[in-house]
Amino acid sequence: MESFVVLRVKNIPISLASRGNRFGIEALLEMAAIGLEMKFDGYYTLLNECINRRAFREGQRVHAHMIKTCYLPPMHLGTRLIVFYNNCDRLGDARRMLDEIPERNVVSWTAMVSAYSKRGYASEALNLFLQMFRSGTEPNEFTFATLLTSCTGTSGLDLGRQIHSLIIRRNFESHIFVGSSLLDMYAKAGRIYEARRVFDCLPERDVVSCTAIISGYAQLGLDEEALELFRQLQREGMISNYVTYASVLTALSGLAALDLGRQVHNHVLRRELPSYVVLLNSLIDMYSKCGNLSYSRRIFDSMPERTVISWNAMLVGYSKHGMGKEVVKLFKLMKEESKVRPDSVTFLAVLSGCSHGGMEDRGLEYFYEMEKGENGIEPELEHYGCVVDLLGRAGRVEEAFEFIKKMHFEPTAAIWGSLLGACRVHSNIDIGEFVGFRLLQIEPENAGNYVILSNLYASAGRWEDVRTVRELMLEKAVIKEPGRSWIELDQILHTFHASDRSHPRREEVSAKVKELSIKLKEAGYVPDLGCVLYDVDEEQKEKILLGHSEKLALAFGLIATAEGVPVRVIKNLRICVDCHNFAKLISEIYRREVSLRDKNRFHHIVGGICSCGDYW
DNA sequence: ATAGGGTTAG
Repeated sequence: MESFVVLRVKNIPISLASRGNRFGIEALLEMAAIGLEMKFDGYYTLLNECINRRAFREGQRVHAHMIKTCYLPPMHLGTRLIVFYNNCDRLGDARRMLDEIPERNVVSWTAMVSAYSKRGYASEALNLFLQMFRSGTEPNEFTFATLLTSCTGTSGLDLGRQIHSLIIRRNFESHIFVGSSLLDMYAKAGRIYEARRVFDCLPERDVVSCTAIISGYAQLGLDEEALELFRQLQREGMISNYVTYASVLTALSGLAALDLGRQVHNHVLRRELPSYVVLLNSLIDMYSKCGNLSYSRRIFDSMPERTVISWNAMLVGYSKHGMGKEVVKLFKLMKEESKVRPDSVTFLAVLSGCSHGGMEDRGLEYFYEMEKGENGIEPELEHYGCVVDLLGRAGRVEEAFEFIKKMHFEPTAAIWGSLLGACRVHSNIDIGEFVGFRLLQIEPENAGNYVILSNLYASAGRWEDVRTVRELMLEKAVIKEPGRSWIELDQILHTFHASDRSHPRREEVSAKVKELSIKLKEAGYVPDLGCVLYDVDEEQKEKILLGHSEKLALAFGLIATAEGVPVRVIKNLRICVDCHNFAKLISEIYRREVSLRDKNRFHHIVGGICSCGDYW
């Protein structure tokens, strides 16, 4: 019976199999089982089917049949076997194929290099490339495109440059796949100018190369540049796809540009794209970082499938908004109802969510769970940092200090900094002094550390020490990132710096700040001069405080929006204590809801009360 | 037969 089918129309099962027809595949497997000659066509079709369906056992049967019948796969087939084993996560078997096939060429080598790259084995990919190169096989554009994706990490840039010069010598620099990979390599190494140069030199562009350069800017936090380039390329006719949207949404999250984010979302809706998880994840993040959590949740709830990143993005959202209860609720749901397992980012979000949301004990429970290994995730340095934060916020400063001493990590500046912050809020001079000096040793260039330590001394009336700290700061600290605040009005971002005069309505804004300060003083506002570490008289200090960028942005928001409309200000650094007080009073006296996003979290201020509980 | 860009955290 079987042989009848096979002998009469040998090609029919093959063509059926290649269309994914069950009968065809069964028939081919049957042919193999009864020992009929398969040769190239049959094996090839079967293997492709197994690759498409990720059918590991069936593919293994096909391979076993080749071995049994002493069939030596020619190059094309050998390469398919490499791809097959790679797709089934069997890198060792894939490599054995490369070593065993009688002949290798650039395609089979490249398939294996690609296998290593895709699975994250960068050094294996590079070594194999070298082996291939030394054996005299000329790499082609496929080889270079895939190889460059393995040039990451510390020595990635050096290797990438060497490969780049090889690419130039072989004249592949203008190849669009090679070029995109090349510019992405530079961007990921932080060399955005070199990335841009490669991009600008490409003789043609497509959506991938455009997306690569846009996301290059976005990933480095150069959000305005990413946005500007996105707009320019769109004007020039780029047809975005879901990856492009996800990348530009990252930039808009950074800028907290809600109107622009909505516009991109509308584009996405009008395009009627299928629900790409990656795109929906970035929409969740965009809405949450723009302060619109209910939109995030709506998208999250509507998703047909979710990845761990979807859950994390949502948890981070609640966390940054200080909604501890929601964090705990969603985390429970994740553990109970989702097939997605929490990862180390999940725990960072949950721990910092408990801390920001005033649920310290719950957070500590989660941490102890981690320590016991109940979740299969080892606590890392950042998780320990969250615990220091948790204890500090709860006023358990001594405990936090002991906790740091017991860690089997060398405490970082961030961890000491978190404890110092706790010492300031809870006025613990003894530990604060120790921690402060420790911190100044590790991170003498960070001006913020001096400010907190000096605040601490000031709160204890130790003015001599305040002066010492100030002198130390002037001697050693460098201002790395100038403070900057902005506000979005009708899709335009208005940015203010502490001491520039670039905004067209700067005079008007300064006048408004002065007016505000007078009004607020009547209501009890006392400028917190301890926030200024320059050695100037009090009047000057007050002037400096009133020049802080977040006050300018806030004042501008009050001028430019209608009464009663909430004001949304974004700051690139942590908000200072004085500006926080200022904003609280504004919300009370002017009956304006103020939403202030700083480097770490949201401050939702209503009627003089901030969602951060004055700890941040 | 082999190829490039993407989402959370820091």
